[in-house]
Amino acid sequence: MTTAAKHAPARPKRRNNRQGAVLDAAAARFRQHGYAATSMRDIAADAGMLPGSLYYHYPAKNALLVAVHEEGVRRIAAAVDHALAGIPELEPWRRLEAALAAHMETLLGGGDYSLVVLRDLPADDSALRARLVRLRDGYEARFKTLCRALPLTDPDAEPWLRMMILGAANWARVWYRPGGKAPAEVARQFISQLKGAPP
Amino acid sequence: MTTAAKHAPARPKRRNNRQGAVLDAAAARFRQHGYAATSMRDIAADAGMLPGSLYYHYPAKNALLVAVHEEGVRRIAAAVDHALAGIPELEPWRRLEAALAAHMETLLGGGDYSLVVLRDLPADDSALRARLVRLRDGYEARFKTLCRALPLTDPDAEPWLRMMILGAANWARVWYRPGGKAPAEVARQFISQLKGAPP
DNA sequence: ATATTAACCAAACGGTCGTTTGTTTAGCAA
DNA sequence: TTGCTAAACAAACGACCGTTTGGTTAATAT
Repeated sequence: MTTAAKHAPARPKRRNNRQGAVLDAAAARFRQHGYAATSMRDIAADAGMLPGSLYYHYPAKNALLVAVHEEGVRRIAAAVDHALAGIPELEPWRRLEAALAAHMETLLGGGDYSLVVLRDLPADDSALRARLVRLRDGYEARFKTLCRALPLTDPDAEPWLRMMILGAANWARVWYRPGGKAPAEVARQFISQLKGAPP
Repeated sequence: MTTAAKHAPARPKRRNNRQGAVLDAAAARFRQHGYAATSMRDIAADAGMLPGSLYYHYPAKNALLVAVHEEGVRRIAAAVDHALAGIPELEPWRRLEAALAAHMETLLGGGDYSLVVLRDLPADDSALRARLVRLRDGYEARFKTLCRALPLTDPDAEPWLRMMILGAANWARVWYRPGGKAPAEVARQFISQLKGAPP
């Protein structure tokens, strides 16, 4: 069930709140069919209400996309932060591997929200587009920090290494099938390819 | 040929043929806005004709998508094959690098067709989807061959290494900007990260 | 008990969608 | 010139789109 547990106003809501169901439905549809191919009627049907009722919770379709993106970034960021906080490990490669494992587990683990972040952004609304890109960049800054800490023989290699890691990880959604290796194992293999091969 | 061919199928077209313009317009729109967000009216306007006229050349919208995919795969495959044929080099890493450079140059070099192949496939038509996946898989088989030829210390690493390379390369379309390093240079850096660093 | 209002329904708005149908124009062969 | 046909136009079809509007229901605060 569901969605962002806001902690700021901390209002437990007076009554039945199906806003979460709406966002869940939107996330599922956006992930599976993409934003443009998803209609408000699809989302409404999945959420068990009529199309017009969606506008009580969200003012427009693209507001739903923003909300899903925000929640998706929030979730994957939380997973990575939690993984990094959970290890006493200080060895840079191990930290990067732990972060990548959390990243890929979140993406490939079946959740809809974070996968929407990887989909193509709407090209017609540049303001919206910029907003979503900023969201994702804020998250990916973590990997910049992690990669900078690596003991590389060539420091100039860091950006390329980082692009490779994130690119390979994000592209995994194209070929990964739930039956295969665990996402964490994939992450381990990816990191292993880049470390050279010290015993 | 002595006898008259009644109606030769391979006719070089008798007259002004704007079918190419239609396909170009479709490729450009599909790349920039995606399949679902592109209307037949958009394509028609770009091609300089009315919406209904498109149906003289292609029977349906998804036929246009298939045609663009086929041409996109054909082009990138031709680029890679040409690059491989053009080098007398037999060293496996160098061959892989040359192939990847051609791959990325085609993708990032501004052509619309091949980039469409990397976009998300329509989820509602599974037959169409399978057809497009088969097309792409046929192309990517080249990299399987190239990676198998690598002198790896651990032969089991080959699939992961291949997934990393193609994933990183394909994801480059998300962050690559025409002003930056040449695609071939990016390819070189990617390969360099994976070779370890034997002098 | 009453007033309030969160949450939804019911029905439509104008616009756009992919596609079809019938008609017209222009280059070639006879 | 006449006939053929490739290649387009012109106009519409029903379906669906995102969104709006006004009314209904039921839980809560007073």
